[in-house]
Amino acid sequence: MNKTIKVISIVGPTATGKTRLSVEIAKNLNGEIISADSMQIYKGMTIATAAPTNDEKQGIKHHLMEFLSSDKSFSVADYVVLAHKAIYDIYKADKLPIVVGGTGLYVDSLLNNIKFTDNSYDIKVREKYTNLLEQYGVSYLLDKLKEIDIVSYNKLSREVNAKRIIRALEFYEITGKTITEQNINSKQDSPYNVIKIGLTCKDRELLYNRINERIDIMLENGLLKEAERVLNSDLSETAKKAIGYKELIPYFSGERSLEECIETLKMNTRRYAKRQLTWFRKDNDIKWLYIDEYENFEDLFNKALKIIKKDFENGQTSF
RNA sequence: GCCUCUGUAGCUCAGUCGGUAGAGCAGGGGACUGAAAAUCCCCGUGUCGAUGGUUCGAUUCCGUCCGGAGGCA
Repeated sequence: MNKTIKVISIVGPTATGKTRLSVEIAKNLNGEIISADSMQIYKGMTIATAAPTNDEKQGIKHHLMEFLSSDKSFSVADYVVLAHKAIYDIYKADKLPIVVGGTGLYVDSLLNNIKFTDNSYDIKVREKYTNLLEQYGVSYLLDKLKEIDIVSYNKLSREVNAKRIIRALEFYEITGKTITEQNINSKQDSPYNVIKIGLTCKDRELLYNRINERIDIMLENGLLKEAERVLNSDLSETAKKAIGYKELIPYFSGERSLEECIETLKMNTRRYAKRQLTWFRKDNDIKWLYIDEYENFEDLFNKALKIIKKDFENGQTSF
């Protein structure tokens, strides 16, 4: 397949300025943004998920952001369908698609054009195995997995991850194929010619300081009020996982002080950033920009622009 | 001023009847294909406060000093 559609992707851990950079690039190169963030998809979770305000968007169109009710579950497979369509629409309109976000699984599944199997998910089956896990323990599930998929078994028996074991069994029960087969069959050519830019800090401590400060700002902007509202609403299993609300539950119930809850909120966010880094680090196509190596945003932006233009010229057409 | 307790990993603390030490938390690295802001795996060398003494050997025993907490005046 020809890699005909040019795409820019901007990734990296939280609080590194992906939003700002992507908006400036969109303005400069006639682009639109496709969010790749598993929590910013939800409506009404603006502060905790640091979704850009209208001011920050500067009139640039953002796709797949704050469009879903938070009582609805969502998954990569859902994401990929919508995101492919968004990219195509932008491309058709003669604009530049810019994929921006920190959910590594979403970004990679989209850009690598991973093919998910239709109807391979069933909450009932998942519940069945979850119950079996509770009743008989992991080793029971592992034994079952061993019978059907030795490759997956070998991997999952080394680092026991109940959630993955359940998924492997669930996938097999529903589709009649193993998750190992799925992993192989899912790989297909991608229609995208993508330039990947990663944003991070050379100095880990600086990144953590930025995260801490950002949460203080969220609090000033009314995080507590938002949290109270969100926590009192009907939340889907996926929306429930957002960092920013669940950490405050002990405060609202009076079990812990606000200060303690804020500390764990900050800690969970730092750990999240660390996990994001380990995800993105393995991708050698990413061109990293270290925000603490630039005097100001202007320099960083120009550097990013330079990388993009150079790469697109190498790939023939330029802007 | 005197008395008692205390000083061990970034933090809270075990421990060594004298042979240079280990837990929890924090932190670091990694995995990741329909929950991914999720889920999971791996990783513990640090002048044992400082300095003298006893000893083949001291973080451990003794002296002195410094820091912290409490008590009596």
